[in-house]
Formats: sequence, C-alpha cells, structure tokens
Amino acid sequence: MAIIINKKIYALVDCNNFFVSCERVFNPKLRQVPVVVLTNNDGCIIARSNEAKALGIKMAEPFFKCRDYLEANNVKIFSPNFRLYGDMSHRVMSELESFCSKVEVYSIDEAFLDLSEQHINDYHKWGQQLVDKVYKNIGIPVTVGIGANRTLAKIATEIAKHSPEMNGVLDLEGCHEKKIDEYLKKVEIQDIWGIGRKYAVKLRSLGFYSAYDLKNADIGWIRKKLTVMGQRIVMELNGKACRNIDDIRNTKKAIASTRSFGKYVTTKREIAEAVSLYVARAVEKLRRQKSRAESITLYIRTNPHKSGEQYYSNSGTAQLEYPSSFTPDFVKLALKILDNVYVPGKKYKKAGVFLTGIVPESVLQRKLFHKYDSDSVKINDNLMKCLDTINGAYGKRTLRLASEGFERRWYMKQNLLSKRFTSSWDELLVVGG
DNA sequence: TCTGGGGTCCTAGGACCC
DNA sequence: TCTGGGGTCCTAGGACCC
Repeated sequence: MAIIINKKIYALVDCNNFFVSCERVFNPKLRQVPVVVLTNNDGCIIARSNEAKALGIKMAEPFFKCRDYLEANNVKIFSPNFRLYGDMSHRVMSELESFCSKVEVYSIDEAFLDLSEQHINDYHKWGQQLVDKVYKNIGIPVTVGIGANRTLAKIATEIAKHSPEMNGVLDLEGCHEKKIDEYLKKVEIQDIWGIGRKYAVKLRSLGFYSAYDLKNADIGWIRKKLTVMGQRIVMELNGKACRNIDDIRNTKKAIASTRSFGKYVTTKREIAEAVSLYVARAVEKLRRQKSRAESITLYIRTNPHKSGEQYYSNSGTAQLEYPSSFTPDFVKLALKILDNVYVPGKKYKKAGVFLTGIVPESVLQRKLFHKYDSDSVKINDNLMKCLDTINGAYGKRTLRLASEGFERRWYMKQNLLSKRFTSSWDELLVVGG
C-alpha cells in the first residue's frame, strides 16, 4: 500500500523596494530615477530604488552622513508615509488571496503562500501570472520564490531578485537537487533567513560561508551553537518543512510604542507629554485587537551615538491590579515610572512604552483579594469606545488626553513627507491639475 | 545639528515549592 | 562541617526578523 505524504510547498511574495514603489505609484516622475525613503525622524535610509542602490547608497545609512551625496546625485528623498504604505500593503495582500487560500502576511511587504493544497500544474507560470497581475492592478512590482519550505522560498526570492533574467520568479521545487545545491552555494551565510550578523560572524569563523555549507552541518552541533532556531534552519535547507509562522499574529503578545524626539528634550514635563502620547497609542492598539494588558514598561534614553557624553538609559515596569484597556490607567503608571527613571540635567533623545501581560478582552480575570469594580470597568470601556469612534471618524488625536501636551516641540521630524494619497480626502491625487 | 520602530522566539538562571 | 533532587514559573537578555 502506498502511503501518500502531502508534500509541502510554499511561495514567498516579496514587494520590490516596497516603500519606494508605493511612492512611485502616485508619482510617475519617480520612475527610473534614484529614490530613497527615510526612517521616522528622517534618521536613516530604509528603502532604496534600484537606481539608488546602483549609486552605492547603503541600507540603514544615516541621512545626515549621505545628504550631500544624495543631493549631488539628484536622488529624490522622502520621509516615511506609513499610512500610505500600510494601505498599499493591504491592497497587495488582498490581491494575493485570489491566488491562494492560505496567505500568511509576514510583514508589511512580504507574504508566504502555502501552496501545499492548491492545484497548480506549472508553478513557474503561476508565479509569473501573479507578478503580472499584482503589477497591473496595484502598480507594485513583486518577486516570487517557490520552495519546499519557507526558508527555501525565501532563498528563491533572494536569488530571483538578483537575477533579472528570471523576471521575478524562481521555482526551486522545479529544480533537480544538484541545481538547488548550486544555488545554495551562491547564497552567503548572512543572507539566510534567521542568520543575523552575530551568527554569521560565528559561523564564518567556524568555516561556514554559504547556505550549502550550513545545509551539510552537523545538526546536534548546530543546535548547541545556535539553539533550536539554527537546527530548524539546517533542517529546512535539507528540504524538510519545520519553521512556522505564528498563525495568530493579529493578537500580539506585546505592544510597543517608541519614538525618538525631533530634538533633545531635557524637562520632565516634555517627556511626560511624549510618554502620554505613546501610552495612548499603545493602548489604542491594544483595544483594536480586543485585548487588555496588565503591565507596562517605560524606558527613556539619551543619544547612544553621541561620543563624549555619558550614555544614560533606564527603564521600569509597573503592574495594574487587573488587566485593563483604559488609557488613563496606564498613563498614571507610566508617569509614576518616569518619576523613578528621570534624572535631571540629561539630554534625552528617545522614550518608549511596552504593554505586556496581554489577555483577551473577554477574560477579565478577577484576582482574589483585589478590588474589582465591574461597573467602573464598563463605564471606562464605553468612554474608550467613544474616544476611538471619534478619532476613527475625525482623525487620530482629535480627542486626546491633556497630558499629551499641545505644543509638542519634541515631535519627530518629517520634513520630506509625501501626501496621504489614499487615506486623506484633502490629499487625493489630482490629475492634470 | 542630524543614527527608526515594532515585533518574535529561545535560553539561562533565580525564586519558590514539596 | 555537613548542606538533595526535581519540578514550575517568571524574567532578563540575547538573538533574530522586516
């Protein structure tokens, strides 16, 4: 009797130079010219068009260091427009659903498609159709890599991106094993998904330079050096499927809101304003995923890049008596922590809050010996619902806590922002205007 | 003058229990 | 001076991802 084992097969769809591509959709003048997008606060470069890459502009390069060079080469520069990118991402992901019933959104610009149960005769052709359709309907160029697991699909995408003759598609499953090995030999160790800078240094010092080298490593030994994560990578390079993406990614286990300040901040009052805003944002995310949280961590720090000044960073965590999603509960705690970690006389550059101990909204666990007043929780829930509704309809921060401040001189820099073409009536694209 | 933000998973080690 | 063994839970810290 034959035992049929369902063979796994995955595709990774990766948007090319995603943030740049989003800007280009609404501004055709940006095509064929070098374009970069910066991080918040116009700090570093996070996205580069191919033309910008060809100029030797590096990923994560601080903007102030290369500004002159960019301007001299007439590179178009943008502050990040995350509303626009989020919206475009959503459109791409919806389009992918017409190609596969199991789409795992992995990041703003990537999704894995589990093709194991799809009936596809020719994967390569299927991939090409996908690339064409997404570009035609949304205007975003994508690359598709296909393999026996997510690691190999990722590798296929990387190879396809650097091989123009592949036209954006590589199907490793359609290759003989020898051919796959040939590809793996060309993939450098630090380009494998899950091998970062530290591990790459370690592995190279031990004689592993390519994905092919790692594929043939002793698995027990790798486990000791790189934990089970490393073990799984080696198994996947050998064709087994064992790395999973958390299916329930939309309910997060931790929620953060952190930002650098647009300028140095010294007073506790200004930091308190920023912290109030970050808390408000984090708790809003918490409510959006229908959860409550029990503890909050706050950290503040000075500029770690500034030599000659003592770097200062400190954090504190505080617990509520029961899980909450009521913003003022967390603001109160955060400001109390701030009293403990704030040291006068320092130039602060960044602050952040993390919410942890997250539980579903419905599970309001009553802790013994603690006062839990269900009536006031109901009132607070309604108050927050009202606030979220108004902010949803009239724009974020229409209603906010007075503690967030009004001047906000610490707010991040965004000097080169493009318009919110897709999310603001005032900023729709004007044709022929 | 100017260096992002938001996540995940894993392990070691301490606290605590019987 | 001697000073068990085994389990669980929690947290901090380190690695990684985009």
